[in-house]
Amino acid sequence: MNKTLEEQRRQLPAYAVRQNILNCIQTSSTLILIGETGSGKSTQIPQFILESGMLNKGMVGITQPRRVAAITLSKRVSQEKMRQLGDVVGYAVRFENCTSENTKIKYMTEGILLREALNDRFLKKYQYIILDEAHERTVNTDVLFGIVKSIQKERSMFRMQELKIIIMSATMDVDHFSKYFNNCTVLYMPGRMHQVQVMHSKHRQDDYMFATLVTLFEIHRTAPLHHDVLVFLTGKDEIESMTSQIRNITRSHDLAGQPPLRAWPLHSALPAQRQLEAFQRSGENYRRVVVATNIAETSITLPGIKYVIDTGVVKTRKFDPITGLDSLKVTKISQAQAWQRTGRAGRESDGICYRTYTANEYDLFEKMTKPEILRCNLSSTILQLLALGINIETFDFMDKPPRDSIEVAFKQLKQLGAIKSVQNPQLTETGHRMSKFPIDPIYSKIIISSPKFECVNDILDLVAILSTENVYCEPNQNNRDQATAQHSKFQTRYGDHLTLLNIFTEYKKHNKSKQWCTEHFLNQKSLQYAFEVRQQLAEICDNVNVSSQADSPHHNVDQIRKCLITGLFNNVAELQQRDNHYIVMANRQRAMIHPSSVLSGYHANLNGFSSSSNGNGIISNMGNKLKDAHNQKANYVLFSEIVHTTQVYLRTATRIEPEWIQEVVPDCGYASRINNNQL
DNA sequence: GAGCACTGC
Repeated sequence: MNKTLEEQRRQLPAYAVRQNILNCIQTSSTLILIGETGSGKSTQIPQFILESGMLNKGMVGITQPRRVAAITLSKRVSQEKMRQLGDVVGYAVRFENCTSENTKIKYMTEGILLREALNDRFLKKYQYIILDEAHERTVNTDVLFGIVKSIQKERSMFRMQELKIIIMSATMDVDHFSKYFNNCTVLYMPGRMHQVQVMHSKHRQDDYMFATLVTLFEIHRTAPLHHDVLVFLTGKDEIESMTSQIRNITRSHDLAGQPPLRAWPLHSALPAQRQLEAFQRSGENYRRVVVATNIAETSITLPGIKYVIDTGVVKTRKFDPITGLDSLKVTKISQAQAWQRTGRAGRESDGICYRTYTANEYDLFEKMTKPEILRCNLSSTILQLLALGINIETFDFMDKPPRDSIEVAFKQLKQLGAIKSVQNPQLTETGHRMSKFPIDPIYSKIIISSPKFECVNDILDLVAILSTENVYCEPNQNNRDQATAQHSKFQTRYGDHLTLLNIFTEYKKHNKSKQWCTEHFLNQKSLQYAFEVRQQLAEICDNVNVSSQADSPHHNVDQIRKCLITGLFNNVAELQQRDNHYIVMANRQRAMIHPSSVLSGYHANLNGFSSSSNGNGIISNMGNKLKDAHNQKANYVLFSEIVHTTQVYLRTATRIEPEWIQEVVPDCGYASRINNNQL
């Protein structure tokens, strides 16, 4: 058993260049290592360092963009070393630290290393830091680039132990990377394990859904039984439409002599159980086709895939600093992404990738995916950098974010009271406390304000549940009404925030029961995650003196909503009676309330519980006296998110009273405008 | 009438 593990190790491409790699690591302080999936770089390089005796003090730290990867890699490597997980080889991710004094190789998420840097300015624990999957260019990867580079320099300046940096990546813009790391050595490792043949469409396709269907049934007609197919589409709607079309075609056409074709959807909104169904083959005599979003590009690896159909599109989120608007739009993938998708056909054996776009179109794709740091809201990242004592103006970004993004982030941090001024972005006392929370500054501000509103516990519940997505379970077609009925039990006319708070409160009251979740069509995994976030936030509260001692013994819905305004004051919108649209007060942006919101008007059937706010129980609808007034659309709402999809939508919205703005944030810039318009 | 994917000692 162990012998085979060792044999497997020796067969990896990384093993063949072992000595070469070690020589390079020894002679250079920074090394870029390029190797494709299957080369064994993530599991082998840390072991090579350990076995070579080059590790004399400290650890090898190796970062991953995703939790699951950090955990599975450390499991694999501890097996290969024949040691218990958490001994010589361990991992650390949010909520879980599986390391010990003996740990020499530590796998972790990028976020963990960033948080560690906050408490250990020079990351003294580490002699080697390996940043893996660097080509993905997540915000955290980019921030870590700058941080480890500067720590390396400082450690050498102060004559501390040298920090060795290894950047590992699949394909990437080598020149750009090497230049940034002072023209360091670049080492290429032998290619992937299996061949994938790429077939481009001969002609331009107007309808990639149709092209996908044609390609799929051609594969189905000709390929051997167990050759499964993976299709990349952009979102839930497309995936549902595709799987139902596949079912209809297989049902209505005579596919005599062919094995059945079964389609499985795969996207993040599905509960864990249904994601597993797509992963596992449940029988022998059919062909499986998995229709997925880009979740199957990196996060989930499906076994048995021989064919990939790549539509060349993806849904991406982009932040516009001028309008403050997030947009979620279908865009063309990059060439690097196309190859990532192609590789999914060659995980276990040779495969084929069909691209429903022409070779010409491919040539016009961007070479690399734009780094996330260039297209996201930076307030959280900048608060963290400031807490590290970093000057943003001089920070050595590999790709510097746009001026507007940085300015908008400073402005927001100033408004939240986290920095002294935009010109002098020094952290205030509040800013220091805010930076301790691993959440968006808007919400850390709300938590810090909560003792004043005597609702610390409710706010912690609320922030915890807001940090998870997909609280509601996707019902099937046949139990949609049932799910709606169950969900409506939690709804209140106050809006979505207090509805979510109800769900979380009830979840805890029912001892986090799995069965209770199933009965109420709620996602147990998400609620459990929220529970753990809640615990973590409460611990941090203790450390930064946010005390719940003064908390009101009952839910005080007005105080909770006022407290939310202390962070979300820029997210307040006013109803335009004229056309039933909302206008965001801070920037005059026109928007609609998202149809999924309790306040959208599509949820007329708000049952609630019978009495009004009853002790620590569920927050129900308002008393009958007020009820009629509140059946109308809310005149003022506060929202968590504004996203441009098919329209500009406010998501997760709560009804507020206009006079609260003057009371809570008199300096917000639009308070007077509200008062003048009132009554 | 409708949400890509990640992450945080």
